[in-house]
Amino acid sequence: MKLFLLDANYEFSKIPKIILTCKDEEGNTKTLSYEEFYPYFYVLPSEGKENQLLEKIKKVDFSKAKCKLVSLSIVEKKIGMQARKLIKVTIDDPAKLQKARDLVKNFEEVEETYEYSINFYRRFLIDKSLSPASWFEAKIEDGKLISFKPLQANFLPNLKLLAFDTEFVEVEGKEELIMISVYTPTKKYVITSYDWPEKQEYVVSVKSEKEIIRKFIEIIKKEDPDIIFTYNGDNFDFPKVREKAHEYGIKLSLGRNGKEVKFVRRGRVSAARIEGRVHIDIFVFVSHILAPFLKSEVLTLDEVANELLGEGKKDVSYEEMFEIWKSKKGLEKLAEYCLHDSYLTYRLGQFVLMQIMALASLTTTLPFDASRYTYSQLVEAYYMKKAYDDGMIIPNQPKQEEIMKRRLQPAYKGAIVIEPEKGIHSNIVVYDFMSLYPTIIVTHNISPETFNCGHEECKQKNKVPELNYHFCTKVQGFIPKHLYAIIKERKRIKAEMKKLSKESKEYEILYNMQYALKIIANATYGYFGYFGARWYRRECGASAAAFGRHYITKIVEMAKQEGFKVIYGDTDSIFVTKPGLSKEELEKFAKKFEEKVNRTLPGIIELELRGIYKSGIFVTRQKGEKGAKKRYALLGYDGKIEIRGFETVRRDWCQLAKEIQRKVLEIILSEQNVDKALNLVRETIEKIRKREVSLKDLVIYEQLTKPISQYEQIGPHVKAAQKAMGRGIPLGPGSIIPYVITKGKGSISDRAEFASFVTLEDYDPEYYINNQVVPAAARVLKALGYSEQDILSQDKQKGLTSFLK
DNA sequence: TTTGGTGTGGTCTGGA
DNA sequence: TCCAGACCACACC
Repeated sequence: MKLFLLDANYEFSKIPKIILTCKDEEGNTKTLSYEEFYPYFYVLPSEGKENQLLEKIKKVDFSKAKCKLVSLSIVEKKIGMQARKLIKVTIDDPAKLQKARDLVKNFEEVEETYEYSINFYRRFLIDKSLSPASWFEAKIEDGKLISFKPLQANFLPNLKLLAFDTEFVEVEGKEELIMISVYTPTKKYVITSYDWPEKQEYVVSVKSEKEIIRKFIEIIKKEDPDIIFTYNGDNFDFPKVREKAHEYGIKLSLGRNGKEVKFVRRGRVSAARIEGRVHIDIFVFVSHILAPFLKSEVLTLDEVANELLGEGKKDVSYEEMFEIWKSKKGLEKLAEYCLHDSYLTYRLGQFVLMQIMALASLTTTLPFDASRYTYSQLVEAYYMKKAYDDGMIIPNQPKQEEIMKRRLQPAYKGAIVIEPEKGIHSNIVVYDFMSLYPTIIVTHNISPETFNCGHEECKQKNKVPELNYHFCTKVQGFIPKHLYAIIKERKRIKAEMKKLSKESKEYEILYNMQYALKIIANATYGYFGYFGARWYRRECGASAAAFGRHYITKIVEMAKQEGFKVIYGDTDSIFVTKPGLSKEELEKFAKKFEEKVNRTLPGIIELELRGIYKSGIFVTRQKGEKGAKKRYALLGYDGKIEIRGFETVRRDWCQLAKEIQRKVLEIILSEQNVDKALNLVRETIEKIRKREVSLKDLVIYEQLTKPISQYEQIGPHVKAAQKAMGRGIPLGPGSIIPYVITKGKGSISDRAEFASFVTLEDYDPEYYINNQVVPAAARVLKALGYSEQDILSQDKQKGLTSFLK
């Protein structure tokens, strides 16, 4: 029977039992169990002490750890490059693995213990090569999985998806659950504790809060979804609803087996797990994985849905909601709004589901886990599985003390950024290395165990530039081996994609597969230097960076030799010009240079011609006359402008200043009309003075990165947050604080107010002119020789205008 | 618990 | 009151 693995778990009564939730090809749910698998850990004996230690462990009273010893064996495994004999200790109860390990770890013959903190179901998936979110051919007897083998298949089974959302309102100092909306493609519900005649057909009116929860449980059971999407369900909807349920003595039994929602602690945060179904909290996935690619200022459902789906929330504020509920007038609007949230959550769920499935399948983790992992966890999960397959011991996670030590290490030297030639340039050729760090790691065999291998030969053949390090050339390293596999697989998939229509389902699946591969490949370099990493080795990160500097420097030299003028470069890219050539000539010339360079680059390192731009602007730094790095704008031949680093792309500048700066850049690059730009800025200044601007364009967003008490310096956003908290708004580390600078006395911080408490009358025009709009515009105009004064002074402007005309 | 280093710029703070 | 340096956030790659 062909099955698709969705979720896994285990039970323990006398023996451990793995429970697998699967879907078959018809979309039926199959719950299987597997019984011949036991938890274990490894003990590394000091050299030659294997048998001595084995005898000692035999005599250990494992009942002290409330478990039984199942078996002991001596196995050979690789630790780094070395083959070592280890004792495999197998016990019966997965929950007691750490306790059992504690009973033996302090024996004098023990050098180290390994693999004692791996989730039991993860252990099972890894050891049996059973990948979640993938198909396998299964032999089943009596609901028990007897044997199976993985299948290659690029499609998803028919999954029942559902999203829900809750609404709470504070009544007399107590939070009241007033609505739960549920969205599926075929059925919509809004459950609420009030009845009114004009209600929509999807509104289910019940008598009380308690009944809302009852009805909700009933609906989930009836709809029987495979996947439940929420937006912030881990930290809001599920904990809140469960708390309410418990108040009324109801169990929040949403699991397929009737089990209650469980909260799995993972460090500081917890995740809501529903057995037999996959709860995906989209907010967690977005904030961990998608956020770096989003422009959204805040990761609210509204903003994220807007950016990813082009569809925003219905505009109902909390105050409005409160009013409607209190007065019971306009409840249809409230119901519609609530349902719309579920709808958006559902749509976002559709959007991210394939990505999550691809990541889960690639890293052999459950969709539940993969959707909550950070970059480092995904990378680590991928290599953990590969380590098992290679007969390697999985390195331990660093202990608290080790983490502290690692964090205190000073930063190593990173990439080169070339100081730009300020001003406007035309016909700019941009080259960049394709996945520079991953290809360096593979080409130079950079891995923790190949580091400084000791072979004289490798010291010569594979020395790291500038550093007294080298990497082995005789044995392929663990990380390079699997990183290379990722790069090759991604290339293969991309080639495959070209044969397909972009609208096809298969294309979408392949797209998500290559995206998952890209995530793992790109995060591997940073992972080497991450303090929490199992495969931690700063020298590997430092070496990859050193090779990177070496190659970019080499390309710069070659470009100069070729007659190019190098105007900018950052890490893996160079921007060059060659005056006096037509566009066509330049294209040809640029292409030839790319080919020439690639003939000299070793291994899989490759330079790519990213494109030729019509023009581009580089500005000066605020202090001094130097060209500013990481801030530029390019105008393509298609008329599109790419803006990097400028205030326009930063969230800690108000929308108005950003918009004006963008327009100034556009005018300067596309029309070369300084005059028009100056006028635009001046008109805007007038509007600010006359309060003819929208308040939301004046809001500045900044994140609280730590508890308020830990701030040494109280900046505007901290002050605004303090004041807002005084008014009962819950804020903490991670919160993004929207604030407006108001007029009055004191420092800027003193005058920063939480945005929702500010009206149009309150804002300080002078601040927005002098500290927002003018500096943002001047940043661009200064590169052309205009100062803030030129912008502000009317007289000079007039003269200038007539002169230019 | 947060993949890494490089870089810009605003605001605060405390000493001259 | 002025200013340098520290702190802080956010961008680039």
